[in-house]
Amino acid sequence: MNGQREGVEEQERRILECIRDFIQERGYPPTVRDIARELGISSTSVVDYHLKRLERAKWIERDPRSSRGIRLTAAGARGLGLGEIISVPLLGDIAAGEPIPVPSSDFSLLGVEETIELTRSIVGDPRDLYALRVRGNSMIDAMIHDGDIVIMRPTPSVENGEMAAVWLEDREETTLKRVYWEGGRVRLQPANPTMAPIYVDDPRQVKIQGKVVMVIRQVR
Amino acid sequence: MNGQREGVEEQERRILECIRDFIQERGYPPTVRDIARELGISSTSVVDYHLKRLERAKWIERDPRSSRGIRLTAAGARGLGLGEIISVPLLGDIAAGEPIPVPSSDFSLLGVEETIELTRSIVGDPRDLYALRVRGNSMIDAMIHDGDIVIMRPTPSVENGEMAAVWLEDREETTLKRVYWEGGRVRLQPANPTMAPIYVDDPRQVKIQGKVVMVIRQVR
DNA sequence: ATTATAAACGAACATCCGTTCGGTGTCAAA
DNA sequence: TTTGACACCGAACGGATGTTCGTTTATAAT
Repeated sequence: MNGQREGVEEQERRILECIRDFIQERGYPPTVRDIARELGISSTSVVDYHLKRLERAKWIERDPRSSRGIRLTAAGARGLGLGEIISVPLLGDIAAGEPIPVPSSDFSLLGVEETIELTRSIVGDPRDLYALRVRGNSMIDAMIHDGDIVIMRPTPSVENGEMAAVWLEDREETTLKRVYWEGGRVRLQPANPTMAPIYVDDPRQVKIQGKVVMVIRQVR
Repeated sequence: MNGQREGVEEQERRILECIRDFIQERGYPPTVRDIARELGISSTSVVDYHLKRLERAKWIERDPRSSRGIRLTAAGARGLGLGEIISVPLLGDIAAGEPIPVPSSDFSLLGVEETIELTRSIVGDPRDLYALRVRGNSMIDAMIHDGDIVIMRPTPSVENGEMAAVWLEDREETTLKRVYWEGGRVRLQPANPTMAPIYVDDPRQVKIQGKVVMVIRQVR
């Protein structure tokens, strides 16, 4: 039974957060003395006591007699909101007057010079993703700016309402629009609700080149 | 001039890989002695010599007199294909008719229910970031869609041309625009190059609430 | 052959650091 | 009131660790 001190769980949560923050700032875990300093604990054996409890509760693992030998377990990392990185290859540019580069079926990360690093929590299913950088102002109707990065997934076709990179044969133009198959014709709906859609009477003119999964704008 | 030993660059590449592998396996960097053991180098001063060279070449940083005080630089991490996750708290919504939630000065991740996980390589300096979700179509002139996520950094003021969340006192409105201080007046420039700017004659009407660092759109 | 430079090396030192130990204070239960 | 458990504490110890120093080896340039 304890009630002597401020909540022990509170203290131990602070220790976990201290470990996380220290790792984020310094790139390596704290020592027992680092933790004591950060949390205003005057004795290293108090920190050791709590670290032992955190280890028993499986929030951390410790490597004995090893400096900075503290490691967050998978549960500990999740509890602190830490996650998984997905590297998405940046294959090139997307511009109005050209079909986009589409990865070949045996595509892999080998030889890719640049990648965009996202996390699984914002990107979801990581399979087959690739990135294109927008070149020019031609995607404004999709509310996509010159320099934005578009994350794509290859697909031969999209369902009604999904946003795709579309190559229009007759216009020789790539556009990013929500695609609606309406009877025999195709409606290409801009993301900007104040703009009018494009209607294509011959669906064969419409080539779906990939589905848009995400847009990223690094603001300078 | 050297050619005495096996390629020094080869040795230093192995040291970098040793550091990466050690971190992936143990969750913390190796000591000088750990590296020596892994690579069959008999003297800690040889490792120290090479670590100094890697530091000068800016592949790593070292914290002096600190155990395991080795950190891969951004270049070093990229060179090894590693990334670092930054958790950005999602504090709430941004809409035209309200000032945005701004984190208090003693803000921390405590009590934050939702975070957006980004990587350092796309977000840069991770300090003090927070995220807001756009509600409504009022940010279209910034080419920002309902549902987009805006990554912000608190700042009392921005330099010419930087994009900020601006609260306009007289209009009682939040807007995202590039801010230009022109003599006694302020020009608020939309991101959409086809749209006209707003001019505010009284700079006191303009409250900078944060700088826009990034925009993320998860396309449904 | 000599010299200069770079890389490697062993040993030693001082500091860092994990861990232990004996102790204190607090509080609930007996 | 006494006891036991828990949390905190200071001090100390021994091992871990970074760093320095003087030396050796290898090789290219002269």
